[in-house]
Amino acid sequence: MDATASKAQADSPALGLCPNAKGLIECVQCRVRALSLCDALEPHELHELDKLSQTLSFAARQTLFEQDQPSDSVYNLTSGAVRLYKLLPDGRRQVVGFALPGDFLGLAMSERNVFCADAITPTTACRFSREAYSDFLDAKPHLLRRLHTMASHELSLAQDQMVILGRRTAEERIAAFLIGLRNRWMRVNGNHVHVLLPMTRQDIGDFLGLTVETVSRIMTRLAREKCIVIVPDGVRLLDVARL
Amino acid sequence: MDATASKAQADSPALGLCPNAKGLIECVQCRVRALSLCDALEPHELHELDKLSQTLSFAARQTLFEQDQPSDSVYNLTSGAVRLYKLLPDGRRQVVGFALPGDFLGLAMSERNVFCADAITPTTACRFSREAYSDFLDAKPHLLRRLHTMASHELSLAQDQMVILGRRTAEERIAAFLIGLRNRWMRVNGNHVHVLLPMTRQDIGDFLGLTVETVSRIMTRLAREKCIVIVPDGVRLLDVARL
DNA sequence: TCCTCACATTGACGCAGGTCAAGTCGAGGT
DNA sequence: ACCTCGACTTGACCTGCGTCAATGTGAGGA
Repeated sequence: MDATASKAQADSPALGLCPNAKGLIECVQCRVRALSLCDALEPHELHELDKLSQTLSFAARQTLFEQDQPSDSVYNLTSGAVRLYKLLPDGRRQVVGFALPGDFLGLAMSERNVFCADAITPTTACRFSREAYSDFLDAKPHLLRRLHTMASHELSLAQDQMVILGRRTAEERIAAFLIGLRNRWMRVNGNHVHVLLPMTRQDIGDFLGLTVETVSRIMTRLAREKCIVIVPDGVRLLDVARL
Repeated sequence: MDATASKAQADSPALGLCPNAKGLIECVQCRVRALSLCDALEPHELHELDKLSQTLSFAARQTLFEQDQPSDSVYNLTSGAVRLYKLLPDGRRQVVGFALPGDFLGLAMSERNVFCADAITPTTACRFSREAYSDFLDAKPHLLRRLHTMASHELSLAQDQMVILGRRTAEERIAAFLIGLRNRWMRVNGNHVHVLLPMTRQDIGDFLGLTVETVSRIMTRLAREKCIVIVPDGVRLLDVARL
């Protein structure tokens, strides 16, 4: 984790919900709780969790953690967006996912990080010591159960992504990506037309196994065919059925 | 699950370990236990598990379960090999993995199956009612912890597969596949040169996002370049470093 | 023994998407 | 206002892999 990460203040991030800065708001009032792991907890358990957590802010491009490094923390995103990726020795990159508010980073509770994570936009997150969180899990089997459910859901998403990468054309990949992202944003901000794209075209390409040029060309084509409209920092979906 | 699955007898499957037929061998003596989820249990817990389990045999090509159908069972493979795949509406297929002895099918403990599973070779498996297994998990948090660890490991493998599908050439995919499979067989049968390939070229292609023809061509090329030797039902690895 | 059928291999050809190159656009900095 | 730099777009060309088609091979069945 980057040492320059600072305590969250009342700043307003460009994306996602307002920060749930500790000291300002407690877990009980957390705006992303309903979307997150913590939803498995009772009010009195949330108070225990409060004591373990620390709210951090990350600037755009700041690193949360790096691949292969020992993992001392787990995070719950409260606002912003984070990209998760693996690097190959030769510099090629595969983005394995994007984390949005409510997402939990550290599902595996493993000793070392299996991917890199860095903020795409200004981001706030609840940080927990991995050790403390692990002990908390041991004391709350229903939380572990929920963690496992979330990990299984991630596994299922990863398998869907395998289908996309292995068996779909460039246009199908972009379409599936936009709709998938729309559905995720919908849970966060309720908007089902305007899809925010905080990540670069390069990030999208590295997620979908395409080049920047192909991503750009296909998006232009979808816009020409009136399936989408490209707007600043995102797209507006016109014809979801055709996608 | 296919209703014609029969109780395991002392038949000898072509691949993997001997069947751990219930009535003949108990969990305590199970030959794949060290590789499997059950390794998290104490002897007295294994006896409880014995009562919940039922050993089944499947013929080659027989279905264990189908995508989107309600999931009433979970399985622990004791011998053989199983392919796991998703079907697209238009008939395209993506193999999401191959299960070998010791592998657990049903990590997600979810209501419905998210993929199809059918036996590649004659296969034996311990079957548990999903409901009974779920209750057993609730009573054994350390087993749930282990289940979660295994699911996280699967997630990590799925992300590695995303890297392979998104960012590697056909030759790199085949090489990665052969080495990955060798490492898995090694845990089962200790052999680190002869890699069994019970699945068809089509299955391999559908796993790696390639066509049968490409798989065949690349394998022939690797053989011509003396990296591998193609033998009946598998390959022999000659030059692991170059792969 | 021969037939059948599924799986595997090999070759010829085409195209989706990668590569390379040349802009355009907009946010920040001076 | 101007410069810089990174993100994005667009065009021209190329290639790795898919497609289509022919043939080889071996296990099982009559």
